[in-house]
Amino acid sequence: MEGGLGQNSVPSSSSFDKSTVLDVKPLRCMLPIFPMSSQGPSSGQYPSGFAPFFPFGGPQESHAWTDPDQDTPPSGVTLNVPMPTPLRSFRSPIASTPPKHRALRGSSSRSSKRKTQQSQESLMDLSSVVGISPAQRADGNREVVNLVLMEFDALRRRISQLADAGEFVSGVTKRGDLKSGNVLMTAGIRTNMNKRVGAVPGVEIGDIFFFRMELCVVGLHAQSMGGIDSLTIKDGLEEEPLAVSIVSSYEYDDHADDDDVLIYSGQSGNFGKRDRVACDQKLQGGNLALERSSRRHNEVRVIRGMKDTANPSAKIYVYDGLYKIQDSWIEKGKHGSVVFKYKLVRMPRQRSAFSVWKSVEKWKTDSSSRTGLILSDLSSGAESVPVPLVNDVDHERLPGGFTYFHSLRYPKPVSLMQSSNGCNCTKPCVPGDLNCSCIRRNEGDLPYTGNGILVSRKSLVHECGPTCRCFPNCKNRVSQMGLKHAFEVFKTSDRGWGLRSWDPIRAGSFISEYAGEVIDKGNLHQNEELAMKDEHAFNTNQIYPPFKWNHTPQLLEEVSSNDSSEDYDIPSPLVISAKECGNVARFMNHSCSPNVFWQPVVYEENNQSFLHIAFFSLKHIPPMTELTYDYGVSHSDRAEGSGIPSGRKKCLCGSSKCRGSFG
DNA sequence: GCCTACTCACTTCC
DNA sequence: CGGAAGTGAGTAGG
Repeated sequence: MEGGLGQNSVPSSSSFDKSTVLDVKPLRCMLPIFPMSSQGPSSGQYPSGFAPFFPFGGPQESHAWTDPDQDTPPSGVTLNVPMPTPLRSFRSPIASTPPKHRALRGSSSRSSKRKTQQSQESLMDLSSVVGISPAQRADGNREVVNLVLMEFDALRRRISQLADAGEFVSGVTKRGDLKSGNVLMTAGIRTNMNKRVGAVPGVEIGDIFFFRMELCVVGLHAQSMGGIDSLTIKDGLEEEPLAVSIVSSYEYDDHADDDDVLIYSGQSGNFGKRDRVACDQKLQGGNLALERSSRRHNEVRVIRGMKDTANPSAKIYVYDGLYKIQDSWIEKGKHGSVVFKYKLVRMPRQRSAFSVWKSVEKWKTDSSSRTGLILSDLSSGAESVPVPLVNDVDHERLPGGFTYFHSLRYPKPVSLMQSSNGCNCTKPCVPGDLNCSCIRRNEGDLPYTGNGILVSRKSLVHECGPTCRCFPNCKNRVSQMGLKHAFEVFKTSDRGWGLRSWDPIRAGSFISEYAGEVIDKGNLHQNEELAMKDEHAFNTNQIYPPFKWNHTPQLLEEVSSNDSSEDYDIPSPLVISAKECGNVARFMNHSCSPNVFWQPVVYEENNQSFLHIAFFSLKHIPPMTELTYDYGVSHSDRAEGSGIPSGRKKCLCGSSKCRGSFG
């Protein structure tokens, strides 16, 4: 803010509408001197048309908050001296490997200013490594948004993995979400830094997020904790704040009966805060911005915080599009203090997002309320969760006959190529325990985070299997624990049957394995030919376009970066036919911009190791979004000229990156 | 440019 | 499972 105007005036009061302010009492917080007068705003709703807000509340009051005894520390001393972090107790009995990983880069230490600066500069270089230009940092698009989110979660997963393994040095084991966000922000791996009113390029209505930092790095909502984000506009000489986005939380009693309406409470007032005395909210900061936005009728982005049913202590954020503030008033909160209320109404002709969640809620309590329901469980109980079959586009009743089976069937006993009998752990396997043969095969890592999220793509993931002695609750059995989401098989408008989920899916989640009969004619060529003819075949020997999913190692100062290849490395080619028998995976369609990828997984059964194909989510997937993976390109058909080579299908994925055909 | 206050986080521990 | 407490990060404003 410029300091040149009116030296004696309080800066933010320059925008006051004085005609309004003169005849009202200020709204105050913790007011020992000016108790709320009886003429002050009363509780209850104001009649519409009456301007309920009183622009007041400037910095002149703020001294009431400051504690004169609170002194700033002498220069040169910082309050944020990193404390040594004790080893987590559950790790201590394990002989852990010496830490091969160093502290995170980024601005975690404030003790050395210059060092931080250098670190920032070198991190800035990295944004080009990741592929973000300065222009893209300012204004994004779908591709950049996806790239930034991918990098965020990859880094967060890796930090989580290191924390699980107890491999961090000083004090950075907690809050991988904040740390990852901080590193990315420092490195310039972010987008839409230009604050704006209205839509954010590259962020689509319905997109879901699992951390507030994700909203920050894509520029949807720049406050890491604050619920109201605003920008300051210049209107002549006046500056005024406008709200650009809000985050609503179910904890805040924000609900309305209509899915397109949101009743939002203003910020501060210690509403619902522990250990604090509730007090009146003031018309400043975010509240003032909302009030200004209500007068100017500008669009406000709404992000709804939802309870994550899979993990009740966590939250999921749903971008629900643009709203306008239709009404605002003052209420008395539970403790008798003043609370600002805003009624936001969703703008018409936007694709549905939050309302989809509400529909799913209904279907979950009563699946017959799902329109177009044909079968309540296509798996006939083979899965622990029912798999509904739905068609609300035409009259086709059933996908072609097949038997539901959840895993692989081998046509004949497999020759004993290599005999092995799994690990001998007498408890759940732990990362870093090189006595565990499974962990050792994974280069000392547990490939999954504690909640079963795949950390990195690997050439091959070694899971513990039925032959392993470790506890069945070992974290290294993710692909064997069955479906974790409420999937539905549905009829698409133009690509036959497809698969989607009623539940939100976070990046790296296990979707399903590719079940079916293993084709083994003893001859690679014959297997390939069968695979070509079989619409429901999965063939590891296709050419799969490479893509990056793992974190950028340079963003972490890892001495020996566990920079494993993202290329597949399969012991021997595998062809699986799901024509006669299979599971939900046989319904996944192809896309050139998929949201699911496959990962070879191997584990031991009956003293032999078997290869399986496991699918994981590539990114966060909102409910009711079709699940797709890249079918790859057949060797025999590659490098053909124009047109669609025989044996391939015209691609209808609609992606901007579409190759035109697949198979 | 540094510092501090403010905030509808998130995890872990009990 | 529910609540409490601790440890946090970006941004605005001084």
